[in-house]
Amino acid sequence: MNGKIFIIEDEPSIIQLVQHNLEKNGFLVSSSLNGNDGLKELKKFQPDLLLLDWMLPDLSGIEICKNIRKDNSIKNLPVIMLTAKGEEEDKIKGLDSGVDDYLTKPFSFNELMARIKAVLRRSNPNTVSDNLEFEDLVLDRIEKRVYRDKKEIQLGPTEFRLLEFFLVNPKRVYSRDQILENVWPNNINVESRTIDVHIRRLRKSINIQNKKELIRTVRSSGYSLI
Amino acid sequence: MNGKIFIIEDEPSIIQLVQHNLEKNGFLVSSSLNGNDGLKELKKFQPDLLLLDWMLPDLSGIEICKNIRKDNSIKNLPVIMLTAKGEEEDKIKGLDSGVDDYLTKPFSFNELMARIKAVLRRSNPNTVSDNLEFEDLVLDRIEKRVYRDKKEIQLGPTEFRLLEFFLVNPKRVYSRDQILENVWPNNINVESRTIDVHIRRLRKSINIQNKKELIRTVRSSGYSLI
DNA sequence: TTAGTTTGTAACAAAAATGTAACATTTAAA
DNA sequence: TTTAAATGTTACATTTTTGTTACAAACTAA
Repeated sequence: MNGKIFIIEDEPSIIQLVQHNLEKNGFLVSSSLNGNDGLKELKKFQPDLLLLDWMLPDLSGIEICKNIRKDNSIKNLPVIMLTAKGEEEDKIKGLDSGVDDYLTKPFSFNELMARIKAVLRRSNPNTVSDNLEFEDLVLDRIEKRVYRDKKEIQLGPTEFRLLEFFLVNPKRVYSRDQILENVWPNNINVESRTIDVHIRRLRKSINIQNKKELIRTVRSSGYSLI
Repeated sequence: MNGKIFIIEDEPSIIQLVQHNLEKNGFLVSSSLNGNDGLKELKKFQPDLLLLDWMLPDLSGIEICKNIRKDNSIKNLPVIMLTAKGEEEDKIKGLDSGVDDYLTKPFSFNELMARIKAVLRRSNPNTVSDNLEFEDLVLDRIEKRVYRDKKEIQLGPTEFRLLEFFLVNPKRVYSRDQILENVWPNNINVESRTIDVHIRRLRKSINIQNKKELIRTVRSSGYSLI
């Protein structure tokens, strides 16, 4: 997944949360805390999608939207509007401001992600790919397949999830705790050594002759792709 | 599915959305943002069907329609009219402008597709094929028949729906939950193991000697065609 | 260097997922 | 009604996956 997303939202905690998660998913993210700055930075950033809060300190979401539709350089920018409960949702949705989708706060990140994908898929199909790639490694989330050097590799379920996790931020080093949290089902307790064993299994699976090792061990810290 | 569809609609986001999805479904699509241009390009493009917005900046949908009916070269072109909510739907539909069908915005793409198929089926039966195909497997939705390697195969109702579901996105892996949601009638509760059994029955039915297995098991994830 | 820590590896047993057949119940057809 | 077809469920066999352990190897710091 790749693509640029801009956020205009006056609540810093929401920005932080969303931005962090989007980046984890491979998006490039920038943001503004108010409408006027947002409109300016928007044009510089040239995003593929805009997350827009309905209530802002200066301009309303609708006004920003209208501004965007008038501006030829960003006329077709897809917009997902964030509205707080109680903001008379029906009224808002009724207004034809050219918004592509709406999301009512509070929302889960998964919801948001689903909407983003849907919107991007129709506006800019190339932006959304459910393939994760790194060097000659390709992981297809839809078909649940993994290829190295174009040749398919068979992975067990945990190996698959493990690799998927690493591929989101390939070069980042993850501690065993982080890996556990993200790759294993919640609340399940396994020894930290278990990870080592699965790393070993994954290594065995994705290694092919004459090709360099893809998983790096960072002593006393964890593992990463490399 | 094949055939040419022309769109006259002044909202670029709708055009983009509809066009992309129609193309994904095998149609050839062209469009105009206003009525006058639309009428000209229409004649060049020679579509099998026209999607026509009711409210346009210059001509109204009705006027365009009248123009078309007067023009011998495109006299019988089927038209689906798109109307926004609040445009006094009843009044519009009452007018005998020779429109074949109406659709009120906002509409889902599935709705639109269903209407398009219906209209095309009666105007130009050869344009619409409701066959799903994958490798040597053919599923005919109209006649409810399935063929493998040109020879007909008998499937039970659930087997048929199951196969139909897989054939829409053949290589995609679906979880048991997803299969349940899409293949079984809503709100019906069946054990997840039930799916396995039906998969097994489907496999038995569609397998023929010396041919590779068509259903892939992805352990701990689900099933897909392959 | 040496001792202590960390990691790689293989083996094994336990647990989980899946394939298969059989059976009872429901539904549809004749 | 009678008969056949379709369906959901269960039980059991088989395969795959998983966690853990034990030991070897590699690394680090003094």
